[in-house]
Amino acid sequence: MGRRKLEIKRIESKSNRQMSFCKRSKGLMKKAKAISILCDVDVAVVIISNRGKLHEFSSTNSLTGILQRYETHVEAEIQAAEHSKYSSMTTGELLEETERQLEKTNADGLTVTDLIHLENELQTSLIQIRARKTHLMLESVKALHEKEKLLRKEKKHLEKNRARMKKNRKVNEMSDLPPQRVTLSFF
Amino acid sequence: MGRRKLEIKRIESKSNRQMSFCKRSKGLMKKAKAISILCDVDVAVVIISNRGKLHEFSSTNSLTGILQRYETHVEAEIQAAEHSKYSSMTTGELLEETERQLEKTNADGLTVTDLIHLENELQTSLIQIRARKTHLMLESVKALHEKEKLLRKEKKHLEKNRARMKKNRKVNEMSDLPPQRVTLSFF
DNA sequence: TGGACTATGTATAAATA
DNA sequence: TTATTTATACATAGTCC
Repeated sequence: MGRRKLEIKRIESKSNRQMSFCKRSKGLMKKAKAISILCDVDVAVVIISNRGKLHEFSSTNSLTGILQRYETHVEAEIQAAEHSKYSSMTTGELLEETERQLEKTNADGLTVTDLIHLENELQTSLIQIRARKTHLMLESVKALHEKEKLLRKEKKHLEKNRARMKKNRKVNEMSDLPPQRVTLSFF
Repeated sequence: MGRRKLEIKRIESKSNRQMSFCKRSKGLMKKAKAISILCDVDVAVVIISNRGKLHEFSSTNSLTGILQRYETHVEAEIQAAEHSKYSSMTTGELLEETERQLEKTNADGLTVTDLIHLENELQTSLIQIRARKTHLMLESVKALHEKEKLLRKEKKHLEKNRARMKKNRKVNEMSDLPPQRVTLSFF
């Protein structure tokens, strides 16, 4: 959308392509943000430039949340597809076949059942880890607050001490001076 | 971009919000496609509407490719940031280590940093596991499709055979009839 | 519900600094 | 390189059907 109409095909000039990417990726992220706010939806955008650099936008804190929901959707679709496409089989045939498929080991030696189990375990661990992390971070913050208080107190004391020492030094300097100098200094 | 300037905040009117979502999501996908072609980059967009419906665009055949590369990036960043004993572990070892770590609740050895790292590793494993699971389930579906085709063929054959047998039975019945009945039947 | 219209706001290609 | 400017193309909010 500039001085002239642009055909949608790879921009051959490297510098133009780079500039276009810079502008358009910003624009895309802005629009993604706008739709997420205006329409109250979750949006994730991932761009991987040809130099391998990653650019991302996510309406929530982390992409992973949205991506997990994407995975869930895919799984649901698969199940829906299974349901509709194989309605011609009898229930018995379908069950047998599904079980056979599920138990058939793959290259990793892990069945879908194994994977689901593993997934659950990982999920549980993740939740525990996150709870523990949050707890520790809260404690850290508390501890830091305490530390801060102590430091403030110390600082106050030090300032008081310094003020006192300064005063004392002045007095000492005066008393350390030779009498004649002291006398002179009075004139 | 319309008759008037629009403030970027949730559109309260439901119908307006819905219409805006429809237009803007189309626009977003179009722009995503444009940048992917013009600038020769991989782009993935996932939108989950508040009613839970999924909309997506991906410059490659499947989102998973881009998302895996996203995960790879995240992992690479983590590994670049801090070298850890965890990153070289398999999922199983990771789980074991996590459980071991969680058991010694009082130990001071487990810092927040450790926990964040563990969390990231678990997250990565979880995503890998889910991708693998999805992949396997897709394969199952494919296999079931093949099976369905075969079953349909068999069914067809069986129906043909049954039709032929029926016909043969009729012919036999006819030939069993007395000659005068047969003759009459022609008028 | 789903286009089609159109006035207006936005995005951006190219030029410039 | 990155920022600013300008001229245009593009997107879309409100509207009608």
